[in-house]
Amino acid sequence: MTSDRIWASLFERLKTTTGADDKKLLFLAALPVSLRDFRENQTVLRDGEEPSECCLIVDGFCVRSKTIPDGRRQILSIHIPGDLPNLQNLHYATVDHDLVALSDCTLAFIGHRALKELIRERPGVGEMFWRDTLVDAAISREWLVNVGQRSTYNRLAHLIVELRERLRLVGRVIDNTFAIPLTQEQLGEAMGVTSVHTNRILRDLRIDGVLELQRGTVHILNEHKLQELAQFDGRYLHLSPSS
Amino acid sequence: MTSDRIWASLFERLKTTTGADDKKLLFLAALPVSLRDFRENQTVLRDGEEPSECCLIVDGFCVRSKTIPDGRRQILSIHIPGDLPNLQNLHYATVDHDLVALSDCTLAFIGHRALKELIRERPGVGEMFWRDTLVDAAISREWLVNVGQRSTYNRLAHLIVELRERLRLVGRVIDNTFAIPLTQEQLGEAMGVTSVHTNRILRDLRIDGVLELQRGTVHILNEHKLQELAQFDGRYLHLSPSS
DNA sequence: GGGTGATCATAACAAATGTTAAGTCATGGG
DNA sequence: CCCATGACTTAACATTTGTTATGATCACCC
Repeated sequence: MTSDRIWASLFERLKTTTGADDKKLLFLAALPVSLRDFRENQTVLRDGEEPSECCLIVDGFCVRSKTIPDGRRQILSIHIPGDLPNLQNLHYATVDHDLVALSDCTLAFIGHRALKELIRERPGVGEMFWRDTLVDAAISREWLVNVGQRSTYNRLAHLIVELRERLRLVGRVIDNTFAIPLTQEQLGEAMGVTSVHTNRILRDLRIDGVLELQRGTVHILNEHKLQELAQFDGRYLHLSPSS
Repeated sequence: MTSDRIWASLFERLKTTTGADDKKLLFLAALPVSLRDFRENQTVLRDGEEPSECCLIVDGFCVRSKTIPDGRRQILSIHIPGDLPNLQNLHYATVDHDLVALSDCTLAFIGHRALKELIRERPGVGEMFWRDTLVDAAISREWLVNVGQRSTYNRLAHLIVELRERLRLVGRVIDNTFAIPLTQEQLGEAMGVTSVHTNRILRDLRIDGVLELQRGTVHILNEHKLQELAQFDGRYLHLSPSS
């Protein structure tokens, strides 16, 4: 795979969110990476590990998740191409959750040492990544609002709109149709409800003509209704460098 | 107020979590700050603002919260002395939630400009703060698990144990008794349930001899039962510099 | 020292969500 | 081609949680 394809999604995103110039990005592209493929459901990082690399999602979907002693599992975030789901391990050793491939995935691993060196030489790169982790935190807080306060019906609409906005940034939305390769059980784990209830809500959304979800692909049927349900205010994504 | 008292809680925490040496902390203590007092329920930062300072909680409790259009409110985090609840605004302009004083509070405001200068001169200080925001994010993820997967009964136990661990770090736990100055309605907003239901759960915990909450003060009655309910694994707080 | 408003407490009932169970539908492997 | 498997779908029923309402209690102010 060419270096271009490895970095493309991340660079697209960073250009929009931080206004990064090509020079800064060239330093990144010069970092040594090692590519590794993962299959659907394969664990990338396990709770308790102490990785010596950060990973960049080149292609495919991953989730962070946490399993509590009684076996229940919460999906903490959905990660898409261009995401750096464990940048935090640059500053503390232990992963405190799992990172699992949702679909077949290609990941690029970047050694902490090389990354830290680059950041030391180019503080601007560090600021960019710091910001990235801060937006990641803002997304977690919005998920907390979603799970804590919105009805499951609205909650699912919000989750889908957020994912669409993020996918759009990296060119993964075509004809208002995009991938969300979660099973109903996994969607439930992201929303804090059971798979049975997720099924009910999906049925309602289908019957109400809002959207359809088939084999991991979302089709929006009524954009206006969807917006109304999601009450989506994307400011928390901080898409513009100045916000 | 002396500079010592202003920085005491933050320094205590940073020494434990990052192993920061006195030298690094002296640079911090040299930063110009402006003190401001807030009364109970006063808003410190409002959703949408673009502050030019970060604030340090010197004394008292604050919460971050987010209100959705239908009026429901989610408390995103509880902040205690030593916390820096809006460090994120160093790297993006807009606050995407409210910051509200839970009790009468003293806050120290530190200008972005001075802070950024210090970080440029002392990258180690920047790394320490970056880490701090990463732990803040890890706490948000744990709250997501709490709200999404634990029963309300266990959820409240977990919230209380987490708060106790964090308060202990800054010397605010005496005789296993500590402050949690949230009304039942606010506790409900933190857990994603109504105040009526919060009241039910508190009654159950009282009847079961686990703990009592009176006028904002927690008394642990049965430590063993509390642990059992909370299933608390504090690794996500990353209290040790090496984890 | 009596009003006033917030908070706490509790009950009855309604609505949302979980549990269990069963059957259907796709898909890939032998 | 058929079987095995996982995912999806639905229903009946149980449990949790929300809603609404009503008093009780507490803190504070005039």
